Amino acid sequence: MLDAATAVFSERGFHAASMDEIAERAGISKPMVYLYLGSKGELFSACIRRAGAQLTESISAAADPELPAEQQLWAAVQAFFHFVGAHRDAWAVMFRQARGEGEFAGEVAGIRSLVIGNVADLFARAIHSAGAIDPGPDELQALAHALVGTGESMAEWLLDHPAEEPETAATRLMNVLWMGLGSLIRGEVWRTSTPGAPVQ
Amino acid sequence: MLDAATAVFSERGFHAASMDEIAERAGISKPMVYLYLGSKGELFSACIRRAGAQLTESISAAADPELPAEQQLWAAVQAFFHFVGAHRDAWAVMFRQARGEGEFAGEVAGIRSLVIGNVADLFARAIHSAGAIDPGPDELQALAHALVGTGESMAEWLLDHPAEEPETAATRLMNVLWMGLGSLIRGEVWRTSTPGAPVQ
Amino acid sequence: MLDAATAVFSERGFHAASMDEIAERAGISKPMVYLYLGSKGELFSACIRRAGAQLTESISAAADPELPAEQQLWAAVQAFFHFVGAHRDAWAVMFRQARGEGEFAGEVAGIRSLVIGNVADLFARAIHSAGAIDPGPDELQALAHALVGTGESMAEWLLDHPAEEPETAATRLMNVLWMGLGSLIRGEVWRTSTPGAPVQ
Amino acid sequence: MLDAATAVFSERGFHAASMDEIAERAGISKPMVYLYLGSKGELFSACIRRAGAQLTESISAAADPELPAEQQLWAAVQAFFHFVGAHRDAWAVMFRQARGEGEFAGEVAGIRSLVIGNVADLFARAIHSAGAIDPGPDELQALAHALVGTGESMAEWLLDHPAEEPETAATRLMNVLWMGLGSLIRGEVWRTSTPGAPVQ
DNA sequence: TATGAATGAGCCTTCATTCAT
DNA sequence: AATGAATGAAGGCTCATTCAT
Repeated sequence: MLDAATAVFSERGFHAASMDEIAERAGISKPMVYLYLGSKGELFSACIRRAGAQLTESISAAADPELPAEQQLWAAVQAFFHFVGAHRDAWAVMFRQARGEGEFAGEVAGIRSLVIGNVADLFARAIHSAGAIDPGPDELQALAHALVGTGESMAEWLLDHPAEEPETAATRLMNVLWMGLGSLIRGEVWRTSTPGAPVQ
Repeated sequence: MLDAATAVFSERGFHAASMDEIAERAGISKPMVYLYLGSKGELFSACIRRAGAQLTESISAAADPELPAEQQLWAAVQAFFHFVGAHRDAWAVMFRQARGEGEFAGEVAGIRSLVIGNVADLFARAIHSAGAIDPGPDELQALAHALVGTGESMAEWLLDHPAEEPETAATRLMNVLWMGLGSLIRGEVWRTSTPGAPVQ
Repeated sequence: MLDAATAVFSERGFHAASMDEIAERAGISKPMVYLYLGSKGELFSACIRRAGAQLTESISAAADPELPAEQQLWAAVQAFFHFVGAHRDAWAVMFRQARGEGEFAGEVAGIRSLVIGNVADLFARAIHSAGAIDPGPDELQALAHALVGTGESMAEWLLDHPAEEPETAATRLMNVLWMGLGSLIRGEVWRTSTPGAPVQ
Repeated sequence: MLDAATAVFSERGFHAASMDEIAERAGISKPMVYLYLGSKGELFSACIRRAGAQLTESISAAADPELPAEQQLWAAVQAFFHFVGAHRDAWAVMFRQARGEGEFAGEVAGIRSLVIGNVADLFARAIHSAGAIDPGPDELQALAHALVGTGESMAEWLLDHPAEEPETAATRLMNVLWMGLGSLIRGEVWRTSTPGAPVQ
């Protein structure tokens, strides 16, 4: 049932989606939808929460805590784009539809905070193992926010280019963010095997 | 009147916004709204187009074509965040509300393409003046897309932190994107005066 | 101004006609319409009354009281169809639009009664000069009613066949009503010169 | 439900009738009306079509094809006036309200054509069995049109005189049309038993 | 358990009508 | 004398939500 709801919400948005269509696409009757989920808002909320759980679990499952931080980041980024590619509807509900609905923006914000927090942790560990100066938690949060934001933006691009591989988007994200546009312009490219090392 | 409409649309979204509230907030009667703008859809579209025009003009006005590409980029990024800070409603309508409404997503996509195209040009010129290898137009588009996407994401962060200065967001964006996270982790920071130069 | 109103009312009907369109087609501004006529209802009523006056005057003017009753009838019928052909809008307002509007049906009924009364008088005189038995006023009214009704029906037919001459309709009406279908079936036809005389 | 709609439409006309009133008079809620009939236009159309079907069936059922044409005509005329007397609302919707509404006039015209066609057939057979000269199809159509038009006009008269018997109207119609006004003036009257025979 | 049937409430839109100029 | 600008009121239509079965 959540699948049907997610599909309809992603296509039409929260307000434009009708409970009739959701029930019909779920193959059950409308009173059943209300029996199980209570109301349209709760249904939408359930879709968001399920999508969020799936997303965070996908990412968590991908990153082996034993690996170096940068490797974990790379794995997480890959997992993220794979999730988006595999659950386009869920992604669209979360980041295209729920954002504009004030009542539900908070739920998405929560999920986002979780992911950002994890990313910030990875950054902290990367900085630590690089022996670099700790930029402070606010700065870390901002960096993580930037990475996640760029990821979201590239996820949208992925949705609009169904022919592209999630891998492509993942590589691009690492290139852009890890290397920086300045480095890229200078011809330096990020590589899986030797991340961070200038090439050519 | 567009101000009132933009305010209501940004708070409620397209569907949840009622023409009654828009008219009331504009201080006029509903038939006037229809007389001047035609319909709810046209009103929404007008809000989007005005916001887009304001945004693109702000950015264009900021970048002096005589300056080096990187300086232009910096100016454009600053202008962008100033715009977002100064026109929170307009920004929210464009990027929070219009994106989920299939019927209007195209208008926003058009504006976005414009901005991305301009950014891609700046990149091309930066690469050219750096004497670096031309990455090809597709790659350029993707880079520009990433920068714009990150900018949007940080704009959202700015909206949620009204106390922050647009300048802060602009600096952060340049840091993250131009320097790259890898460089940042190594303690290198982007500076206005000597952009791209490693700083210990 | 009444011309414009009549045109719009005939095309759209009373409710569907908008004062905006009437004013525009009249080439004046809406407040002027209200200044001169007071309200939509009064405007409609004025159209009806003017049309009724034109119709009754056309018919009255056609029938020379000196002529024999049947000749007067023939002249009146001709005048009627000429009026319908020449003032299609006015006719349509009276008999297509005003009839359904309970509030104005009475006005049309009044005009109709006038015409029917005149026709009944002609019948009475025709019967008198034929030396036939007087059928009583109720019967006379009913006969006149039938003639007028048939005329209206043929007027509608005339409106739907703009290529036909009013003369054709007039001849047909006399044939049908004066001779009777039974006589027509037997091959008897009404002729202008020798009305009422069996032919062939 | 169609009964309620027919009643309201007949009183107020298409535009002035409100779905609220129809629903209220039908004893159901407005959404039900929309569920079953779709829209105001479809509802109106359904009323027209049902009325038309009832009318044509009433007439068809009355005329025994074995009888002589004139007897069939007499039966059909009787059936017609009985229908009008028994379904005043339905009649009013068809011939008072629908005619002025351009969008629906076609539906009524179709029903009318059907009836006129049937009447024309009866005429043709009457002429054939009378051994008279065939007047050609155009002329037949015009004659049938006249009879139907007169019938409609007398139906209106019947509506305005609820005390009258449908039988009275039927007899009058046959008198007027079959005998002709000329014959009536000469004192000849149409009789059920010996139709067409002059009576002094 | 499951649903067909039903509705209260609300929204977009339009129109007859009137001021202020 | 004439009008551009403005509005109160109402109508068609839809939808989230709930009974009665």
